[in-house]
Amino acid sequence: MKEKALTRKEREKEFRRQEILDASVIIFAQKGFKATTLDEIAEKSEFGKGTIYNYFSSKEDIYKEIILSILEIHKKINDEVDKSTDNLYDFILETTKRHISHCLHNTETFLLMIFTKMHHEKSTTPEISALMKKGEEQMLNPIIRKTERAIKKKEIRKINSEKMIRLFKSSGFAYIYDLLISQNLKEENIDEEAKFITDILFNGISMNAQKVPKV
Amino acid sequence: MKEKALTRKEREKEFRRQEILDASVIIFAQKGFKATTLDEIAEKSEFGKGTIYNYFSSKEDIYKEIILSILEIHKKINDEVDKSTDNLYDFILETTKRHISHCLHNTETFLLMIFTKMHHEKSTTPEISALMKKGEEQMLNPIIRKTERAIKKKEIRKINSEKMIRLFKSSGFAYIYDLLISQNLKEENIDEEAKFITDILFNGISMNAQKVPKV
Amino acid sequence: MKEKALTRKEREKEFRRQEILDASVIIFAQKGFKATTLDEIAEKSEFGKGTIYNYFSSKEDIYKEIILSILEIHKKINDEVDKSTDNLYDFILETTKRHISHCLHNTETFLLMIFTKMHHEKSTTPEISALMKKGEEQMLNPIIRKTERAIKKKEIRKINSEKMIRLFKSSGFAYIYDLLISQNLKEENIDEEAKFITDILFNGISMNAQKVPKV
Amino acid sequence: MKEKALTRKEREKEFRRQEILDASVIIFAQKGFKATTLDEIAEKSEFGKGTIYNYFSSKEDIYKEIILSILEIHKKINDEVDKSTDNLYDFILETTKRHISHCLHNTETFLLMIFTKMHHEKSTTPEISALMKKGEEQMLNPIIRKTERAIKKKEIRKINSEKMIRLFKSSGFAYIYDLLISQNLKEENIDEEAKFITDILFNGISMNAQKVPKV
DNA sequence: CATGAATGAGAATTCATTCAT
DNA sequence: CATGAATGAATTCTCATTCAT
Repeated sequence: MKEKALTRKEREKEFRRQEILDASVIIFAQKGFKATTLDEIAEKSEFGKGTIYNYFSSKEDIYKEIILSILEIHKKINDEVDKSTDNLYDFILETTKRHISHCLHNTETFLLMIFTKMHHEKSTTPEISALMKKGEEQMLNPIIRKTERAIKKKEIRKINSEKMIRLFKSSGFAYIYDLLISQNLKEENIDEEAKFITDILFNGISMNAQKVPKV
Repeated sequence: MKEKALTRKEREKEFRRQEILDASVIIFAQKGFKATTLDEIAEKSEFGKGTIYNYFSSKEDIYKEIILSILEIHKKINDEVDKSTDNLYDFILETTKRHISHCLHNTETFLLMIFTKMHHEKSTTPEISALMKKGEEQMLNPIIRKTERAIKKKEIRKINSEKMIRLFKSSGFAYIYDLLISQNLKEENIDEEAKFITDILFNGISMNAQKVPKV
Repeated sequence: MKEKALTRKEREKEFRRQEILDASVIIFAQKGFKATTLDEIAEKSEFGKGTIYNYFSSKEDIYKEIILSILEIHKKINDEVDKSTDNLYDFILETTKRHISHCLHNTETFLLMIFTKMHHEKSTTPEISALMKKGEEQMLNPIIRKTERAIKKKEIRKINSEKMIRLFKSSGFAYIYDLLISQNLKEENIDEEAKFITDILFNGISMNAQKVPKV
Repeated sequence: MKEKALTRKEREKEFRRQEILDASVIIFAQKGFKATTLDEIAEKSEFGKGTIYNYFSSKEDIYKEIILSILEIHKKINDEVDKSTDNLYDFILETTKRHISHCLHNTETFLLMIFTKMHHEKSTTPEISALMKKGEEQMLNPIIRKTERAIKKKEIRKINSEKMIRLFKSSGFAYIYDLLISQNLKEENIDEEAKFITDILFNGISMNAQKVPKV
């Protein structure tokens, strides 16, 4: 978007903006919107309280910006995976890997997204809720398409695709969340965890399910 | 616990306590701990603001009580299902049914639990966090036992049982949450939804998974 | 308006509201809207800062209420004098007397009105400006009518009545203001001052103007 | 005062100072001292906020300077008219004309003076109040002298001269203020308005007052 | 017990002033 | 000199908790 060359000043300003956002996302993720104070943001970002207001017009403004950037990232991941895979298994495996990886390196961002996704923070604004809803829809579209095609191609059982997506989406995020929280997630396990989730989703846990994984 | 006969006064007091809790859980679920005000609780419970303090010592106290009662209920459900089922499939199907049913009738309670479970409300207290953690462990123990036995009995594949439980727990709750939020859950669909989750968990979505559902 | 019997509580509440207003008008008159702080209002009214907000929703709300009550009083004075006098001289003399008297006993209220009238406090709200404008129009109507009738009846010279009213209104208020500020106004001089203003307005200061004062 | 030859640099500096003052007076007149922000002054004067402080030591300093210059102008007008007229009627007519003219071309300056004159802005400083008081006295002295002489010469009735001056001063300013605010004042009406005020002051509005206007 | 008025600690936000560039 | 980013003191407003009735 802002592809034009930025002046040094603009770059520095942008950099400081980002520092504030980085500090904020951590606190928002830990405490939620309401319980996060500007004093904390100021302290963590190592700026004076007033300085924050030179970059953002309100606490809510900071929050909104963060949500938007998270949605953008998730959309980007989804789009990339969408293009680079064709069957559903690969798509889900790859999506899961990419998300786990991203979440591992941006734990706070992920947590914040989960909380906001859960519509919990009704204390914020209808505006933010709307942003979330729209962002989510955009993210789901490719999965829905892929799933329906997979059913047609008999890659997967004839299953209520809406339900299946809900399950995938929910369980994926929830599982990652649980992993993150339990602090058991490490770089070298990403592939393994992604395969596990995908395997169970495709093949189930029951004994008879021991067929060759479809790669 | 409080098995002794209560006097009329005590019963009335207990009843009014419960009215306050019932009102509070709804608002806490909608807004979170921090954003919920005592004025709102007072209004919804139709008591004076001061009166609340005759029953609870603080806002946090109310919250704590709610969390405790939720944990108790969940433990009770788990225990009952634990006793009444023997194989893992039935246990999980039944647990899921019972939880969906309970959640459908106590949406707010469920939502509140999800949020608190997610350790989100760090704004509350370490004490509440600790309560949650302990409660969760108690709930998981029977599932762990059942799972390990099921592996031994070759009911299910040899699978990392810790991972499997994490997946089951996460995806179950997340899926129910999603159902509730999308307002698509109805009394008559409880069985169907529970079977769907259990089926996918056991048999996966892939084509070859079309073996006889184990009911 | 609120003619119904008030309960003791309501009366007390109303009384405390008034105490806050009384304290506020003094400070607003001294410092203007913007420079008046809620801490000052709280201190002067001898309430806690938070208490003020149990009676008014904002600083502006207090200000608005004050302006409204001032307008009401002025309208009342005007209406009464309008009914009790018939020729223009008496009307103006009586109006002036009543206003001087009222201002002497409510100096702050008067000062505040002058300042707000002067549209100075653009820092407040368009709403307040609108209130002022409407209030002023209502007050001027009887004077305009009386003046035009006086011209017809040849009580006064054929003079641009709009101009004359502007002069009367302006000079009256400005003169009273000056009197108040210079601290030279006393109860026993009210009649004298009112006669002075009215005399000059009717008869001028020039030598030939020594006709019989119309009393 | 600063009669010495100024270097180019000094002249430029003086010029920029004046630009800041010109911008400030408009905003001060619209909003009052307290509600005017340095950001606004900086924007309107098209200087950086920091630059302002190279010319003035504080917001109050700017305000003070403006008040002083206003007083100076008024004194100058008064002195000139004092020298060029001898009877009271001419003096007052001419003073009024000159002031109306000046106010028409410097509306903001005039409004600001009125407000400050009214001692309203107690939020500023005792110092400014003192300046105002002293300035006002200087302006009134010639009027007082002229009036007392006029009484001796039987140009005007034997009237309390202090009162008469208060009335003239108050009503004059208030009337002009009202004219300005109502946006009804135009260049070509200056003479007419000045005559109207002076006529009423000298001859009153009553019927018997129809003697030849003394021009 | 029930009540709600009173309270002040704490939160968001504003803005005059400073100062490094 | 010019600039505007940084700052924190000051201000408005909120809300859990207390307490007199």
